[in-house]
Amino acid sequence: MKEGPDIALLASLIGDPARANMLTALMSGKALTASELANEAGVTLQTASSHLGKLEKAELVRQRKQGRHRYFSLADCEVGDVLEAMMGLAAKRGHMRTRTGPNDPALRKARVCYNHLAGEYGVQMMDSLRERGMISESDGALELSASGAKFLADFGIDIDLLGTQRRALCKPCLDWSARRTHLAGSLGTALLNHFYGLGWAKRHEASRIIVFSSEGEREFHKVFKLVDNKN
Amino acid sequence: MKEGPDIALLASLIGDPARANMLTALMSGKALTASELANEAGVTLQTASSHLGKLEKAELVRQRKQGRHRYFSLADCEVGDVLEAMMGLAAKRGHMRTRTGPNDPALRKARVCYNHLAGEYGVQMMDSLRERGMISESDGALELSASGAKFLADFGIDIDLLGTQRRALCKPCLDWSARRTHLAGSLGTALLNHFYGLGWAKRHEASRIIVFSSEGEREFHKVFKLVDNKN
DNA sequence: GAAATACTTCGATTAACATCGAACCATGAA
DNA sequence: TTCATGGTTCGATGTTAATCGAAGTATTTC
Repeated sequence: MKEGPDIALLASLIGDPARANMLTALMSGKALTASELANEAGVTLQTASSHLGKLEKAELVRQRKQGRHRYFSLADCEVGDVLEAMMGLAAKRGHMRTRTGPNDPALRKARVCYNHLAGEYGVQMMDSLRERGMISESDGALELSASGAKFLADFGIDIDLLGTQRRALCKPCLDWSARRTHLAGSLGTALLNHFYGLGWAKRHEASRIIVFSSEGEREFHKVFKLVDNKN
Repeated sequence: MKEGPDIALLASLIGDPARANMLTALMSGKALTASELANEAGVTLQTASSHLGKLEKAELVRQRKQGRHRYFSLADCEVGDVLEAMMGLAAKRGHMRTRTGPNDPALRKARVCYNHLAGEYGVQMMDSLRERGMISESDGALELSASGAKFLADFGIDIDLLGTQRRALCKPCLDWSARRTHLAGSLGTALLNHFYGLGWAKRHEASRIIVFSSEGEREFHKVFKLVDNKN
């Protein structure tokens, strides 16, 4: 075994194309079977199995058996955060294969970041909540104010239920397209799911893109409007 | 050439032990020569040169000729941020070689994050400035208040000079040891350099550790005290 | 000028590892 | 039970890329 710092082991794990494809596929937040991931990465099932074994041993992904299927997902949010950060850097360093497919603008607009909303819409939502004093940042951690809790409850989020979970309610997550933070944590997840439930948005099947209906867009901008500025 | 997503190219670049060692060495913020980096990574000069060529082509490091030396440094802060994030994840996933050397606690206490102060001391400084209304966060960006500018000018920082630079004055940077933000940007750099100048702290030669003198510690806590709480 | 230092380029070697075929386990269906 | 599907393990193969010796370029010193 080659000797190197911890970071090299982690990076080399992500550095294999097949594994990188699997991980980016899992960034959609969906749990996928080994076969699906093999297909996604363009390798055979045997190869995929080997890769998944390594990823699991390193605790980057988690496995959940269900019947004769094995569903894989990212181990936790932090893995997603790091992947998101790396994607941001990779995107800026254009040379490394400029992937400016047609999906790129859509990705910038709204996408799923593991399990919450990211992209312009994600940033706008965060800004709106912050401008109106619903979320504040006190010594590096986000906090939901009383008025924020009321607002979100009226909107249809069961705040009390979220409070009982082990996960942090509000967490900042850095956006790679806009260099700004958006809302993660259990509240971020709940909000995105609520958008689905309201029919405002749908998750695009084969990518991380989130597609807003035209009505969904209107409503979203109404609820999460920006008070003081541009846009 | 193997086909893969951008992130794989980036990760595989960091994934090689020799390159990872070089990059972590550069996280000290110092500009190092090719020979020094070769030594740091434990490879010959030829090998190092090859690696540095790749890192430079990918814009992860930058080169600056000076006489017959070539000084290498990280290309920009974002590279440092991503490396810092990856180190955080790697550290949590203990299995990947638990490096809990004697330097680990010291690293948590105070270290250089590319060019500014990180660790507990970095977080405390940020908290102190924020609590006292000297730095505020408005829609994701940090802003220095008038009182903050005055305070820092009294402390000995030439704020006006910093304002003329192209770099952002204040930037948040996420800390891997404490999961909190500390102060980056040109002000962050200036503050750290001022600490050196005052004799409060010294950069440990062979690592990213920052060593505070006992007097430096006292003074630091006096200037950047926390108003409302623990510690 | 010559000699030394700092680094790069070239070429050959070698070691690591991704890949897939084949055989093997587990679960569910008939 | 038998068959089919989903997944893992094993072994052999092939490709990639890290490595270093040797030779080449640039810059400073004497």
